[in-house]
Amino acid sequence: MSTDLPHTSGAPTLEDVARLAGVSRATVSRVINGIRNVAPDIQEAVHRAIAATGYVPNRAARSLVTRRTGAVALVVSGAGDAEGGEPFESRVFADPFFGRVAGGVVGYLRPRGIHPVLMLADSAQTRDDVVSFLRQGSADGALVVSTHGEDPLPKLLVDAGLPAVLWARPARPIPISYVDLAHRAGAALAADRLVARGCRRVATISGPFDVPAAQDRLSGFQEAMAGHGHPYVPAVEGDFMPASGEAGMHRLIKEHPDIDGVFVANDLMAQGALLALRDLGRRVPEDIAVIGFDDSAAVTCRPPLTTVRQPMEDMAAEMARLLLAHAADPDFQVTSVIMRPTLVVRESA
Amino acid sequence: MSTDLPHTSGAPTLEDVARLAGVSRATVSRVINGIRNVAPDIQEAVHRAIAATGYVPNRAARSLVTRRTGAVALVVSGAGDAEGGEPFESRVFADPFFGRVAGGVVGYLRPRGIHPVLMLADSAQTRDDVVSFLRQGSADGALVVSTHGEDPLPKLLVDAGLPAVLWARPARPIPISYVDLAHRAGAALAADRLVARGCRRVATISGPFDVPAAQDRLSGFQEAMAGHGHPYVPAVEGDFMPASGEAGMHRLIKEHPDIDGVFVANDLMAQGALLALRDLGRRVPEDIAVIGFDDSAAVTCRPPLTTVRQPMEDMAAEMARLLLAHAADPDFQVTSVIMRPTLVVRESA
DNA sequence: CTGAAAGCGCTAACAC
DNA sequence: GTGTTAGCGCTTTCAG
Repeated sequence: MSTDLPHTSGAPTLEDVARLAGVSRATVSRVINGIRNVAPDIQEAVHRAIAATGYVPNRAARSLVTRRTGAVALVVSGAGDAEGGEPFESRVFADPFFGRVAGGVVGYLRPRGIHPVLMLADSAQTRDDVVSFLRQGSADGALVVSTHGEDPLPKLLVDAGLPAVLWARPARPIPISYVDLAHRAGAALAADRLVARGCRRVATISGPFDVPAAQDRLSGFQEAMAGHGHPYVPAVEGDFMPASGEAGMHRLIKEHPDIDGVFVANDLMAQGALLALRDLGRRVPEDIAVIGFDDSAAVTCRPPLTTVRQPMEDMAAEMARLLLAHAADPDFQVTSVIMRPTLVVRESA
Repeated sequence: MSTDLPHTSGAPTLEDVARLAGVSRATVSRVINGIRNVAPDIQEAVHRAIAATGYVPNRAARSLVTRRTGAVALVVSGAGDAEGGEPFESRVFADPFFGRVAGGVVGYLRPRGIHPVLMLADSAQTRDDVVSFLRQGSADGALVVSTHGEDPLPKLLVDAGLPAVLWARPARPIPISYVDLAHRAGAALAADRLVARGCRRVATISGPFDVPAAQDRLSGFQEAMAGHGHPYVPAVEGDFMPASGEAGMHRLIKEHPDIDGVFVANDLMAQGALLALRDLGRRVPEDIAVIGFDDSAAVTCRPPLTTVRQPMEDMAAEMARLLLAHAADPDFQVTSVIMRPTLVVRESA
């Protein structure tokens, strides 16, 4: 309870401000939207009136005429047909990967006054919800992060003519902008390091084969190792979760007891692999060197993990930048931005 | 210009649907909003017209008249004056705690057609942004999760008369609804377990003293131990991050080499503590039993962590429920919901 | 049970 | 430079 001035019913409107400043609504609108051609003294008066009334423009009204909301959908899209376990929501948001992407998006959007709306798309129903949401004009576009290779959402978005930008190249090509990492180059960084350290019997724990990024990391690694004169690299498949890294490491050591270096396709699995190595009594990096990928869980590993860093925040920010460009200009060219990974050397290799 | 087909410029509007169904806009609106008193055959015709045009109601227009958006702000509020390190965005969203809360919120909101808008408030400026956002009518209320005890945001919200619900009791009492956990009871669960296991020399690693929940967990633990005949419990303060758990454990062992049980105020620190114990050559739980709190990182610990589970998803859902109630009815009573923790026994104690 | 009409609060031509 | 005038697309009395 504080208002004493505008004694109309609800919140102050443009009308109230205009009346108090002794000008028209249009002029107030001009001042608020920073349009020039307004006499300094009038601007002054308007600003005073705004402050006096505590006026805040109504977003719906503005949106109705400008046809843009200051929002974008941040959608995490996945299978959702999860075999038991926790609900999709918890699994996905608890992943440090999502957290960093969200952080990068917010970091870019916030200074620009745009807000991300969190959405989950894990079924035909919820994918349609995303499309409807955008068609309703509830957001100006969508940033989509798919956890699965064959996600149908990107195509739905393209077909509906809605602005959208993807995290990572889609499994099958569609005309949509995306931001990705040079996975093969990153894997090569790991191979180079392992070889430079003197590792002779190197293996790898890959991500799930149906994820393009996992394939790229695997083939990029094998190729780089071949280039170093190691045509055969034992590999086991994981699912990017810690437990699979642990299991994978056990299997690798069992089948190839003499390996002295391993490239693990992400840090979460590397964390599990390190645990396994510890249980097996192998010292890292003395007995076996380990390199992860992502730089997402590296510091909480023991020993601290040498890893290939994926600049997730920068990539997410780039997605946001592209989306805003698409939203502002429907004719903006579809593009892909591929960012470079770097090797972060800690103690494990 | 205007043909008779829905070949107007942009997206189909109510008008288009009405014309095609041969009724008035009002009737279509009634059908869409599920208002009875519409003849079945007319409903039928309207639905057909909707399908034929691919009509989707415009959110801004609806919002303008109903004065409600289908959105709520999900704000993470903190100090932000962080000493170096990563930006607030990344730190906060990468925390599994945030992920689970977001998951719980989305799980509750999604079936109800409400969408959470992600916001960060870590400075006077950004706190005002949150208030403005709500005053603009961009969201119907705010769900706020403070990372700091003395967060000014809740009071700003209350003073502005905006619907809001907090995660956890605010440091100083203000008339606002919140959802919290019975931290003392949870700590007692840990104390009981440790004592029942036969631990005689028990210590604790607490959270930062300026966080009410940390204080409650500490005093609740001390009190419960006192009840078991252990009036003195060595304690060191951590900051809820893994590194502080590790450091705290080292300090504890150094100052009290004979302890055989420790209660760590959250799982992240417990993870660090476990690492320290491993380095020190102490077996868990044989030499020393460890109990964490939250059940957030418990499974990736080695050994799997016995911990006090905080039902974060349920708590977050409850926050959302309360917020919607407040938003729907301005006279809805301010309430607090305190949920019960449970002990999850794994291997560490 | 259905239609006509009046706005919700704002921006954007178009006048002056 | 500034005011006037139309709507943006929808819900909601109020008649009938």
